[in-house]
Amino acid sequence: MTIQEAAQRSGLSAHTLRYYERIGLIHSVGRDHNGHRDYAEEDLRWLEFLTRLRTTGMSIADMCRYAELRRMGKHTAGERRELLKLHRERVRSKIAELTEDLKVLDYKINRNGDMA
Amino acid sequence: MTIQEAAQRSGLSAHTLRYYERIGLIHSVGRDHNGHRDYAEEDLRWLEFLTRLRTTGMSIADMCRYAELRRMGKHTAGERRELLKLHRERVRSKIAELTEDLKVLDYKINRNGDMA
DNA sequence: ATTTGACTTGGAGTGCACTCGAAGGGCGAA
DNA sequence: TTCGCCCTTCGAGTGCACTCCAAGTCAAAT
Repeated sequence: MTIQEAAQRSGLSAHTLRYYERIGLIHSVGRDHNGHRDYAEEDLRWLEFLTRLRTTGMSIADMCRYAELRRMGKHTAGERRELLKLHRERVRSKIAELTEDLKVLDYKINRNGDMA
Repeated sequence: MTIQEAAQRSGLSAHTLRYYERIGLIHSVGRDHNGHRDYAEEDLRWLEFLTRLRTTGMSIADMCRYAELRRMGKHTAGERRELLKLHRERVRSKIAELTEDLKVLDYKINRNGDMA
């Protein structure tokens, strides 16, 4: 699949796809006969996972670390799981924080007097 | 209260406090006899609210818009409430998204085989 | 044969939200 | 009175995550 199709399906721009590859987030995307990127379904799944990490606030640097471990093979699975667990805690905290903020927002909205 | 105390209590740096004032997010902080900023309790409450908007992902530009409306007086209360309602929807969506992402993370973590 | 259009690379540019530096003023303690 | 420290303003610098540009290649369409 071409970079445009991959962009379409992943929701990332072609620019971003090339950028991710350049910094090592995506490894070894195949090339066709004239050197154009040729994305496989597996690349799409990886991209989808990366996107999930991004939307949950993981930094590009941490994602690179994760990608590097993944490239190193399955003996790093434990370490990767630990990273994910750590990240999960951050996501849980963020949800808790947002939920709290939502309450304050509700209060502000429902109060009719002068709003701060 | 001095800028350092305000920084301490708001959790923002003195640099950021000056920056927020410069771009109009904070209006008219009092000055003492030698021109130093002198924060009032009300400023602290406003800062706390601003921080809540930031942590929930509101852009500085949108916060400036809100601050501007606030300065214009209480006839803008309706408009401000509308902005807040809109923002509340964004926060709700973000919570929903994160909750979904959390499920995927849980799945990835609990699955023992090779992790993508 | 030429044009069109999508692709390649490397490097430069952008926008956001800070963050810091330089130059200078005021004031209390040694 | 000199030191040290915290403050002021203005403008420049930083880090992150893209985002875009220039120059060139290649293949299909006209």
